[in-house]
Amino acid sequence: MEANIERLCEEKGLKMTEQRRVIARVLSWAEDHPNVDEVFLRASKIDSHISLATVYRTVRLFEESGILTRLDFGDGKARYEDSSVDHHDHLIDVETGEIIEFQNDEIERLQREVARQLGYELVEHRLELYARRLKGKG
Amino acid sequence: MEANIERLCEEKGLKMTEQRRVIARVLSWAEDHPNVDEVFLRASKIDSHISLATVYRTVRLFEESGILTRLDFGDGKARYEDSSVDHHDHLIDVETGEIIEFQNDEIERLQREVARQLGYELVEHRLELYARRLKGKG
DNA sequence: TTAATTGCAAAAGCTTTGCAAACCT
DNA sequence: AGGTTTGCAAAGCTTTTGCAATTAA
Repeated sequence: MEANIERLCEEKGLKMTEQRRVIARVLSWAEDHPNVDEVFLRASKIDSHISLATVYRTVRLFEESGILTRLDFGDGKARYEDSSVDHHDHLIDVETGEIIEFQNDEIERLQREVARQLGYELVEHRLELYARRLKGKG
Repeated sequence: MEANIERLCEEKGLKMTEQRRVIARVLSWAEDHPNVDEVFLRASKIDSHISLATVYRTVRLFEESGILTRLDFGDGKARYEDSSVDHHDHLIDVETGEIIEFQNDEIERLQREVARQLGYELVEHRLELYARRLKGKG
């Protein structure tokens, strides 16, 4: 269940500085979808010699290397998650901000079909459900 | 097919300045999904006494009044469209940036079902398909 | 050794805001 | 008349970048 981003970086031949190792570890351990500030905070606790600029440069590098996926939930801050996990979409609790991952093959299939009907081949998609917890289920 | 945002504003009791009228008209006429800069440009051609700050304030006001819907395609710029049109999602051509609207009831139904299964009631959703034009169809 | 990476601070890009002047109703 | 809205310029926020110093390979 735990990604090994450090190893992925080495496999891709990235030069591994101490900063990159720390950031990679922080991201491997993350079970949520941290934004850059949060990654910086967590990394700083491990090694205080890491700058915010380096975090920005590193997550961009990891994203361009296909190691991370950038998410955008419309709050103006980019969030990141490990690319290697099985594909899923996100449900965002509009009251608490909690993020739940889900997967639905039928929706995926319909998306490809919609694209094809419009004369397109699906490259990527983004599906976010903004929802409110049902009463009587809390 | 043409929204009448000016009338909607009046119905909601918004004070109608000349600037707001011009911006409302620009948005009513738009057949695409302009960002704030584009709205400002189009409005300036009609009345050069409109400032960018006013456009920002106005689209926010219209959004809060339920007249406009804010879109975010991940390019760092907010885009707007008339809220009153029937619900639809967006397919973005990854090569040209062209935006195609589509609607699929079955996907909508499955979204509500997914949310309910997770113990949630769907409030809103965002579905974007990023796709590439199929060869032989151009 | 040497090209790549870092930290710092400055800057870029989108958006918001303080304030005096101008404006609807 | 009186509260609202506007324009301007300045500031806020996230993200990027120039450059000298540092570091991995």
